[in-house]
Order: sequence, then C-alpha cells, then structure tokens
Amino acid sequence: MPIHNADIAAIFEKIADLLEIKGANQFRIRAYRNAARILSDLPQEVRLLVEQGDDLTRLPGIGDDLAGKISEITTTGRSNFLERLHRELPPVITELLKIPGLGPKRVKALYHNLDVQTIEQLHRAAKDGRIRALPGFGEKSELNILQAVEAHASQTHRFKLTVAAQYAEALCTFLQALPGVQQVTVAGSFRRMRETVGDLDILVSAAPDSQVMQCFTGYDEVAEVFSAGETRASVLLKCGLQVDLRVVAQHCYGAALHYFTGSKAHNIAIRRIAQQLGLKVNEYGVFRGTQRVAGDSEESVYHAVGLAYIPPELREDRGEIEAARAGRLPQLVELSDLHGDLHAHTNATDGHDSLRDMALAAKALGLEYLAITEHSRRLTVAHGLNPLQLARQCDEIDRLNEQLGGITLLKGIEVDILEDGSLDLPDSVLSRLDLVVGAVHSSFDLSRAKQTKRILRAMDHPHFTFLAHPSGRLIERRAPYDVDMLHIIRHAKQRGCFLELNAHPERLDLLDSHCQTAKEEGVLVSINSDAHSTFDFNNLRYGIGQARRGWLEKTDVLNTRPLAELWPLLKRTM
DNA sequence: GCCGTTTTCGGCCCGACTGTTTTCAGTCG
Repeated sequence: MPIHNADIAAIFEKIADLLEIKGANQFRIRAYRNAARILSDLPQEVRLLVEQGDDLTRLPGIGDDLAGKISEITTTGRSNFLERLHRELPPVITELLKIPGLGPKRVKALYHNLDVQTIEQLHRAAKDGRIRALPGFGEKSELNILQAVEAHASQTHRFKLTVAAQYAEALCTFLQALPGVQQVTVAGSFRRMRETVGDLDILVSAAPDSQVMQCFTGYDEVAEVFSAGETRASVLLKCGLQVDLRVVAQHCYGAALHYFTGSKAHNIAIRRIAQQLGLKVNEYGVFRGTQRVAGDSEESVYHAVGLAYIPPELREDRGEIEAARAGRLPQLVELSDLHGDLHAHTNATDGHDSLRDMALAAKALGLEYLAITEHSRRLTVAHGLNPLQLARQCDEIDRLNEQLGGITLLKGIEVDILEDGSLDLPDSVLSRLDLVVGAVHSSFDLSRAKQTKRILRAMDHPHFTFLAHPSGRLIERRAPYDVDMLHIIRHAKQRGCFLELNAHPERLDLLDSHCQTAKEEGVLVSINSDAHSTFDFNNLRYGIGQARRGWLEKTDVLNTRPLAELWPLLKRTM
C-alpha cells in the first residue's frame, strides 16, 4: 500500500503530540508540525521523490533527520521513533489533546497522577471529582473538562465556506449596526478563502466606550460563551460554529487584520523577518523599540518588513514571502476577469431552470458566453441526454443564439468517461459540439494506475476539451479518487486540452496545489460554476477564491478569454 | 529539529484570557 504525504504528515503530527506530552523542546516539536504542514501542502507525492533519489533536504523545514524519517516511512510504512515513543506513552493519549482546555502539561499530569489515557477515563475521573485535587487544577477546571468532554461527543466539524458565509454575513450586519462600531471584517481562514473553515475570526474597530463585546456575547444565535475579555471573546453559535471576536482601535486595524487573517505559519514567518530587521510585529502595529512605525493598514505592515502586499489567499507560507521579496508575486485572477462560464446544466437534465433563463442570468452577470453541458445518457440519475435529445438541444441553442443579444450559448456536453476511458457518446455526436467536457462519475475506487490510464485515454479523444472536477472529491463527504495528477496535467499539456476548477462549494476541484502545478506546466484552467440553477452562478466567486489560493493569474485561466480568443483554443490542434 | 548577508551554535512570534494562584502557568489563536 503506497504511502501518501498525508500519511507521513499524520505520523509527524503524532510524534509532535507525544513529544509535547513528554515535555520536549518546543522548537523540536514545532519542527515536526512544520514538516507535517509542508508535506500536506506539497503537490507531488514525496514517496516518488524518495524513489527518484531526490534530496529531500531541499524542501523547506526538512533537514537531514526528517529526510531520513521520511525515507524510512515511505519505504517501510513505519517510524521506529514513533514506535519508541509509543512504548513510553500510550498511543491513545494524544486523543486527550483534542479536548479544548487540555494541553500537553495537563494531559501529562492527568496521565501520571490518575492514569487517565482515554477520553472515557477522563470523563469518569471528572465525574468522580478526582481531578480537582490535582495541583494546578481546581473545581472550575474539573467542571470545564466535564463539559468539554460531553461537548466533544457531539463532534465539532469544519464548515464549508458557503455555509460559514451565511452565518458570517448575518453576524457582520449585526455588529456593523452597533453604536461606536467603525469597521467589521471576517478574517482568518474565511478571508483566505480556505475551502472549509473551523471557526470564524471577526475583527472589529470601535470607539473605546462601545458596548460591542457585551452585545456580541448577547447575540441571539450564541449558545455558549467560552471566554470574554475586554478585547477578545470566543463563543459557540447554536449551529455549532465557533466565533472569535477581536476589538481594536481604528489606528491598529491594519496590523490587527494582518494578525487575525493568518495563517499562523505566515505570521510566524513575517515576525521572524521583522525580528531580523530589529522590529517587532504584533496585532497593534510594527515597532522599533517602543516607537510604532506601521500598522494603520496591512500594506504598511508588509512595507515595514520590506515586502510587497501579499493577498490573503496566498498567506500560507508556501513561497509567497520569497515571491514578495523578489517582486514576483502573481497578479491574481479576479471575478471580473471572467468572460464566460463553460459548465452549466438546465432543466433538460438535472438542472432547475430553462435554457433561456440560464442564458439571461449569465448575461445579467456580464458574461459574454455560457456553455451548456448536460450529463450524458450513462448518468441516468441525472436524466443524461442520448444522442437524439442532445441534437434537439443543439437546435434549440442555435435558435436561441439568433434571438439573444449580448450572450452566446455554446453547445457542449458533460460526457461520462467510462471505466475503460472511452466516452459515453459516439464521435458523430460529439463532433457537432463546441466543447466536450469529460467527467468521471462512476468506478471511483479503481487502482491509481487504472484510474490514471482511464483519464489519459479519455483525453486522447480528438474532441475532448477539458476534464471536469479532476479529483472527484466531495468536500467532507468523499475522498478524491486515486490518480497521478501530475501525469494527467502533463498529458493535458501534450494533448492541448485543459482542466476545470469546478466552483461548486462541495467540490472546489482542482485543489489549490494542483492549480499551481497546472500553472507551472502551462495548462490552462477553466473556472466554472457547474450551475444547476440561475442562483448557482454565485458560486463562481468561490472558484475564483480557490484559483487565487492556487496562484492563478488572469492569463492562466481559459475563460478569461473573450469569445473570439476562446474559439481557436476550443478547436484542438493535436 | 532546523537554519545561517552575524552565525555550524544558539537562537527560534507574540499577546489575551482563565483559573489557580498571590505573581503566573497553561492554553489558545
């Protein structure tokens, strides 16, 4: 069974957890966590680098020791070091770190004094009143642990960006209307457009005498207040979403926004640079000694440490700081750059709205073209079209294009890629279309080799235009199928076809790291709504967010082209 | 455990809130 980057990252996280409980050097622990993050973000499988004999220490944060451990894990599937740690501490004990309020020191104390190893044992110890007697704990701590354990049973999960957006919008409207409130911004992973968010981080600037904190903790939707101080509060909404609020004075807004947007790794890197320059960065500003030299705006924070402004979507410590320093940050694609949408459905299959309504909605958004790409016959659950039905729709599109002004409908299909890599409709039918979108909707569990071969063969088809939702994952619901994405991207380059970034909030597929690879390999990405109703065009902004996280610029995106420039790109040359 | 335009050793981001404490450790973001 091949070892994936996520497997190695999980082992490193486990090692870091156990080292923390043991009380090891905090920087050693950080090195493991940092390496876990680097590996998770890496677009290529590190196992392949090991097989090729590449020097792993070229990766940031990986030195001789960790390179050796990575090689060991990829070849044996195990880590001697982790197993040695397991002999000192029970492996399950790291579960205890997931309980809010329990960190390494307290877990260690609970284990050594009360032999607590599992969450069940922790629950019993708290109920029996044994925890309050431990040094450093008290009655309040014991009660908090009991409540945290009981809440843990109901599992906190991450929220999809679109879902979080609904709660965020309502809360911002509420906060903005409070007396004394000047500015309100949702920061954190939401602002960085991560595909899911674990909590909402909201920044507010307000007059010193404002009652914003009290109003926030008293907000209708609040189920529980975890903490509430003068400048910071943390609550749980009834929907299960945690919200952290930070209030600062207006003149600190830029520094606070930078701090509260993260990511943590990005902030640490920035602060380290500041340190080298004899500066200190915190949420109140940039300081030289006691003198404040920047912090009104985020731009001023970056400039103070000698960098160009870095857009939030790039702030993951994945090379953006080096790029900013070298003056080669990308000019990220924007929603207004899109000239069209190349993936949409109508009520002819599983969509809700008519051809005409979809066209008018796209036109109202300012799009110049919209491709209609229904499912093909194989996908019976979606009422996929057979050749005759598709021909009729093509006729209808021709008629509509004569009537509609300001928008052009393109004739397409989202054709199933069958298990052997052939397409679900005959060439004679596909040849009439403006574009052919290939998609995998079945046999998700093929081996990596077979799944990759299936897709490569589909791309070889002379009419194939781009691969829809390339990884097939559904966020929080279905893992991506196992494919060699680098091979697929290179094959797309060779064949002159493209990849989709599907903007549906459940998909956001291509993944951001694969967008970067596509860009590096010179393969254009098409950012499409996969709209099944006129409302779904709203999803394009999430696709743009994902594309920006993947460093894509206007020129890297297929459908930023005006129609006149798109036509020749749709006609395959190879 | 990593890293270096000052370094191969000695550093490693910074502050708020809570609870158990009498001045601060632990946890979190």
